[in-house]
Amino acid sequence: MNTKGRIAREALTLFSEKGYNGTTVKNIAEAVGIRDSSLYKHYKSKQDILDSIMAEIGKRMDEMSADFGLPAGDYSKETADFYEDVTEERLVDFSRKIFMFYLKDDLLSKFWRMGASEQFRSGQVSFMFRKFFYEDSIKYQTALFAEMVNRKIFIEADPEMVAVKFYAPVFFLLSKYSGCSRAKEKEALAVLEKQVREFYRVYKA
Amino acid sequence: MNTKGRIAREALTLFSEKGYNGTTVKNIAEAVGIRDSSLYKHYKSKQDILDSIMAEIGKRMDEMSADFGLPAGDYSKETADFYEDVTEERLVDFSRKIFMFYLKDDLLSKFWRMGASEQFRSGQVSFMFRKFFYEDSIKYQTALFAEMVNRKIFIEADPEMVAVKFYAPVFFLLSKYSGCSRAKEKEALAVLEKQVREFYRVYKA
DNA sequence: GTCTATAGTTAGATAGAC
DNA sequence: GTCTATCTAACTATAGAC
Repeated sequence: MNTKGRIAREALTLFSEKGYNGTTVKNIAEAVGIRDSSLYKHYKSKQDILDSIMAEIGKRMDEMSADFGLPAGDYSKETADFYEDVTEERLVDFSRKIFMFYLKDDLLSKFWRMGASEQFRSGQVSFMFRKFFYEDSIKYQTALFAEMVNRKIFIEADPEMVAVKFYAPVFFLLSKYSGCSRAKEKEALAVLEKQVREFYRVYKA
Repeated sequence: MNTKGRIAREALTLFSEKGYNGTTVKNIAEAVGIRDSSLYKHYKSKQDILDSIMAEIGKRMDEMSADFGLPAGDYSKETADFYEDVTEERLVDFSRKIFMFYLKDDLLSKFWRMGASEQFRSGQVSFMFRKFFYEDSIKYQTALFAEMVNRKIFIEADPEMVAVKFYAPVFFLLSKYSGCSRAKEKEALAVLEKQVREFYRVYKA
């Protein structure tokens, strides 16, 4: 990987661990293995590094929409078709896949931790974190569950209420276990599975 | 209020808005209306201010345990007795009260935002945030629901699973709406009420 | 207990040699 | 594109007058 990319990579790692304010350009340069002054040949400021990272996070989120049809992506009939013959095992599998992606994807898991740290300030990090992990996620799943109620796959229920019921435990577990060890990760997956199985039991038609 | 108390108060406000690292002793002194050097007559360092705040947060949490029998407090039979003749309206009312307390209590709501910002670093803030809002909350409610299943108030179910089902939406809404405007607050309460009513519908005996 | 003054350090950023 | 050297500003903290 080229130096510019390595700077962004190390910077995001440090931002996710110590926050933007808690990280110095010297910290970043040290992690990369160069002097802090050299860093300014690649980026014009510390803020410029963050902006560059955020642009890439935005791209990765669009990719996610394409791969999973999830969240941020416009809700499409295609996605609901995927759920057409949903079984308990399929739902558990799919939930685990999404959960582990958020938890382990190098870019998104670090964005989660940086975003959680910045969510109550202003700026692009806070804006994107809130949009993606609060609003879009609920909006997307509300549309999805509405469709599944329509198709009689799920019982009659307020779709937004159901979306919160499904998503809130995922959000809670991501908050609690983001950046955790491998051992704790198994614990998280066990809790997640119970949640999803119970969800399916309650809302399947 | 005396100057020492006012320093702690303004410091917590700033820490909750800009984080510990993002706040300078000058910021704090300015908010209080004194020079930064004067601040050192009351506290020996910036860290000392934070330590003092955390001691108070600890005290407030113990008070909470006494007032609500909630979380951190040792689970007692008394608390379950409170739930003995639980109705849907009572549960909604009690949930709203707790939720609004976390959301509006000057000390705890600011601790939430500061803690959320610090949760992925080491130190006392992170330790207390994680202990209180992840572990203790779930532990307490697990014991509570176990007791309620025992007493046949709730249907047979894994108490920890039920605890996560109940608490995760509260946690999600607190994360999303902490520090929000009055108008948004009403939105949060409406969502919370739906969640609690549905919870009661699903798990009442 | 507040002030002015200042020490000592570190932050982000630039200049210019190689 | 990396380095050394340096600038300016900001930060935490202390000394000492009032």
